[in-house]
Amino acid sequence: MLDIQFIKENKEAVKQGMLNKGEKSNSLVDEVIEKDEQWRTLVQKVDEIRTESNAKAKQIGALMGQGKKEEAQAIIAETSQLKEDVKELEEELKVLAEERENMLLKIPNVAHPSVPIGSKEEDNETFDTWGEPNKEEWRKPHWEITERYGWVDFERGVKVTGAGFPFYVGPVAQLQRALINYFINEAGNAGYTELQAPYFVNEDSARGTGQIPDKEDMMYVIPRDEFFAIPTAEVPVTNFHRDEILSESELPVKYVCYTPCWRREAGSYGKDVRGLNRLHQFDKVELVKIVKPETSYEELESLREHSEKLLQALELPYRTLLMCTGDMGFTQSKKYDLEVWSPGQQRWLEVSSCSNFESFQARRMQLRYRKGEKKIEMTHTLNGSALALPRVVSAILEAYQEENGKVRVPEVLKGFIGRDYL
RNA sequence: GGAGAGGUGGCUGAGUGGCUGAAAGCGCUCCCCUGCUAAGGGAGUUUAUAUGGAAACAUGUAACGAGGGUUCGAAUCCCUCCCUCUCCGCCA
Repeated sequence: MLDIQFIKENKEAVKQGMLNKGEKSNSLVDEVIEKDEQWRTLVQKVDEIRTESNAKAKQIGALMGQGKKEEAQAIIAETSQLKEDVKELEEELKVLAEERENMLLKIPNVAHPSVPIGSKEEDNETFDTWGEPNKEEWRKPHWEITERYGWVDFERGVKVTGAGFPFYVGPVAQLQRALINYFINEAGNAGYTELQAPYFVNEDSARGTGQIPDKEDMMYVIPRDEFFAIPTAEVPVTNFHRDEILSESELPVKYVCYTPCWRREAGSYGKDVRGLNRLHQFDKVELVKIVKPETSYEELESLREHSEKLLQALELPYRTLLMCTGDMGFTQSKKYDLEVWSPGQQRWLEVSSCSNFESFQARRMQLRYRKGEKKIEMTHTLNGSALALPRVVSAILEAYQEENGKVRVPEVLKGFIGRDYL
């Protein structure tokens, strides 16, 4: 969430920012400012009454100590009205504070000035392209390849769990594991600390990274134990330091974490969900950074470059999009998407999303650092996929297939797989 | 899952109704002393929030696992929940 102070000082920018992000109305900005004023007024009032009743309580204590019971009784009588007032006002205050908080949670992050303003996919800017998209017509989509060899078992996945929960069999399982290892190793070489995280999180964590209240329908819920299945490692890893004050010297904090990810993807259908394109469970290696505010945009660039280098090493053509305001989501201030070329489908597939959240997540989760001796400041948080597995697998299967049907192993993975063909 | 014990500041650990936002020790920071990598002395050392202030800071309020209750007044009493530890059971 945004800082109320920031909202007040940049009212028009925040309002415009909401419209840019595709919100239908921005009246919330005025409403929250008004609510905040009401809240402040009431805080003062309540504090005054509390001050008074604290003073009386102290007097009573003193008198009791001296054995002056009657005088004490007199003051106790005076406090009954105060007591009622406090109770009533505290109730009001609680409601106001909650309303104010809920409003704040519903105001999206404001995009960075470098972000193109727009509402549709077409408004995204192509930031960079690498490699030549292969247009050879004989290339088959990955689902034909995997079906021919029985490398991905969708049917049994349906039997065992449901649509979108496939089994990976033999060589593709092996390929996926190799990629995970490769990605983690590369991140390790780049100074990221490896983390293994819980796959379920509680409500506070989901709120911390912004899945709640904006996107709760994307997550699977385990109601009996009040857990959410993580939609990305971003959630547990960023929350790792929730409610902490880090020291300036430990920043930037950089983590790499491999996890499965679960997404309900309600309402998705059609060609998008064919094969491995869109699943309810998929694997991903995620990078998370916690940094000082003044460095967060440099850190975003290095994050993006790291992910791009992985695709380059795999020799997979890709393009990098700078997402427009309307296509980037509620919590981000700037986001790049990496899309790999899928030669069997003749289309781009998103395999990474690198975002800077500035202090938006940090404020929600009270993730701060001590600047210098005394000052406490919100950190900035970032994350990026490096990379999402199934679509990389698709791209590899399609790009490395030969006309005879065999699939080569990418050079950088040979050490993990131990042979030249899958 | 059963039985019991417990959750206090960066750590250890006092504190069973008012003088405790919290003793003491350790750690840490700054200063002083000391001619040497020892020792000693002094000061400081939770956070959130409101108000005032350019700021340093000052004042108020809140917080001793979380939430509720009793009371003029709660870290201290009561209730619910969460978590940790010990023993038993179960188990990869």
